[in-house]
Amino acid sequence: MNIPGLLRERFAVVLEPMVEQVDNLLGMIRPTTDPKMGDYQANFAMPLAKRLQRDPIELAEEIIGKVDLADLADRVEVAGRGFINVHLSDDFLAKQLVVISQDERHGISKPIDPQTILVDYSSPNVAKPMHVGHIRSTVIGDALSRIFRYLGHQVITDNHLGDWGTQFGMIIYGYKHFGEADKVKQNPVAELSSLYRYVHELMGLRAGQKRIDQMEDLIAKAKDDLSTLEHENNASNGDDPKSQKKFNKKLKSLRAKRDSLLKEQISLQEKLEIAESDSSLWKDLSDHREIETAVLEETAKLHQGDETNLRLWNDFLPFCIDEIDRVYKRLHVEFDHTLGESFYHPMLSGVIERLEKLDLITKSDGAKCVFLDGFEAPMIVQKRDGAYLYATTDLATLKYRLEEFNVDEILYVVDSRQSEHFDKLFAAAEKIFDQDLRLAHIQFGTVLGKDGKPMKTRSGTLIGLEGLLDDAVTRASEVVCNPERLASFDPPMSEDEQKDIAESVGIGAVKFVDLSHHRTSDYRFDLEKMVSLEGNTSTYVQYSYARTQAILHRVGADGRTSWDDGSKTPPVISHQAERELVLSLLRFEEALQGVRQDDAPNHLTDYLISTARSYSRFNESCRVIDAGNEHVKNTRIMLVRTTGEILKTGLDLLGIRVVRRM
RNA sequence: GCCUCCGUAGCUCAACUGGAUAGAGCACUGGUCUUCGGAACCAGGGGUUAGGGGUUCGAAUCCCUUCGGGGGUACCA
Repeated sequence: MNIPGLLRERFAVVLEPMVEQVDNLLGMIRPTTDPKMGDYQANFAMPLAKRLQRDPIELAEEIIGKVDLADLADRVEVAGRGFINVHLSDDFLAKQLVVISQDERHGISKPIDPQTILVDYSSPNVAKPMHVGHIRSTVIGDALSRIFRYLGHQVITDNHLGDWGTQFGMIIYGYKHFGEADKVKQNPVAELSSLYRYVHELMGLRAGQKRIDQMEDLIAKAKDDLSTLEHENNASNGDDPKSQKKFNKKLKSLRAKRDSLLKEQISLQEKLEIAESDSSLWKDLSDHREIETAVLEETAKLHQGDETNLRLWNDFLPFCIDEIDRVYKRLHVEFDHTLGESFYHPMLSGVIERLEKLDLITKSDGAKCVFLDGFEAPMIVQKRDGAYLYATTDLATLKYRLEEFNVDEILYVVDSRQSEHFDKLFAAAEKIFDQDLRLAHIQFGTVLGKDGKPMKTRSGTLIGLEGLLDDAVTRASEVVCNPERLASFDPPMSEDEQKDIAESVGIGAVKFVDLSHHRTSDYRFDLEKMVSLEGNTSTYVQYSYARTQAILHRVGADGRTSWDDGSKTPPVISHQAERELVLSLLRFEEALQGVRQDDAPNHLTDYLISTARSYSRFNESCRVIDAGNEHVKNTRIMLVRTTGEILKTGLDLLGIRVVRRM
């Protein structure tokens, strides 16, 4: 049910004879900001009046005189400076309720022009443990894919795995020097990831050793710069306020730099001291002084097709994939394709050839570059040493997707820090491929800790995703399975049921929090608050759903009423809370269209919260089973059933499960 | 230095892309009900949308500027 669409059609009939290009004007039909003013408002009379040099109020009056809304609205009026307010009739709402309650798709219309949309999301580096940073891409990409598919588009999901990078060089190096074949065979996933972590640690310590040698010089220089600046200022005393300000700013930044260097020095010293106290670690560190270059060499050998490394890669990869699949399973995320970087490796030289043929390559400092208008730095496609880069793989991937999937749109759900990379990629694509398609970087902000800084553990590593999910489920379980609540359940909840509910609530909470923030903004991840299970949370929505099911259960069957069997007495709206709820249910499509328009799932989370709230109010003031009047009772059963279905569908589109009771 | 994003209630966040009196949730204050499963509902206080200027019927939103913060910036992904 698309009410604004319907209103647009009706108003178009009136506007089209008056002016050209009415699309913009019709776009100004939207829900009212305040329900007192009606249900929908049309704001086009004001700009139109300007264009026609007329009085806006008069013009609005003329328009409502002509528009035919008799079957939809019982009140259409002009207010303020020329706003047109539409108040839908209860009769119309009641009829539409029947329509959406009987339709499997809840009255969602099919797109006029269905698109083939490829969504590229999640894309973790395998072999590294997944951390909080991965959650946004995975959850947002999954939700967008589900929603677009539900709207009637053809959606292809692709997980562009990082399965060919330095991290494999690290694992291979680790295996060759510290690995034990038996152990790896017995428990590959744990063993490989611990090898990865160990090499990672050694590399970090080694880098720290190198860094600390330079520290003294760096600090001396920072102090030097600072005193030079101070000296300069003394010499040019009595300058104008503007340059004084500039000076202060510079001073501040130099001081900050000095302080951060001092801090870094201390923390490095601490780290190294701790490492030194671990004798076997310290020995490995001194035995592997060239670990960084050695790891790069192992990676390079893999890429060149070295037999041993390739065999190890082939052996290890499935285990790494098992590892991430476990997380996906828990998050209920699936992909149509998982074409990682390794898949495109054979095509990379072809990309360079093509670029050379098109005369787009310039050699600079020994690297092959594509210079693009409007960018200071070029897009480097082949390093001085001959190795290919991220950009090269992305171009190969793009080419493959164009040829193989014949797409209309490609959405890259990736961190906003990479926006420059995508700007360049898209600019280059325009030069290389002459195909009319939409390439979009669906960027998102960072997940921050409670303190507003990126989430890290005390040791400085990013917080692991699985541990985080475990925490959420544990906290959810503490609330869901608190004995006082459990006592009121009849029949009682089995342990399996309790577990199932805790899992749904805990995982749902993490996902919903992520999706309910506008994707472009950073947000603070506050586990305490999230699992407090209050406020604008998935729990509230899940709980509302459970309440609908409890009532339907008591009514018997699944709440089907005589309307569904062909008797055509329309439902009756007898209470304000019913009216609000019906209107909310009819707006499901608006919410989904909002997601589509902005590629932003928070439109749907907002909708679900507000619908659940309407339902709570309804639940508070409208009895169902003992409504008294059969007609009212039947209407309410229909409302409860449809609400349940829409809440469930909505959560499902966000990848969140519901349970029948909780 | 250059580019870019952001600054909204005490806190966490919205605001349908320029619409009417800027909304929710926490927290706070008060209230409802012998609960169709109360994890509920209702009411209230709380705002110079960082500051200033501009554009127009109309600005949190667009432009300029100041302040404050994040991110990016040639061989990582």
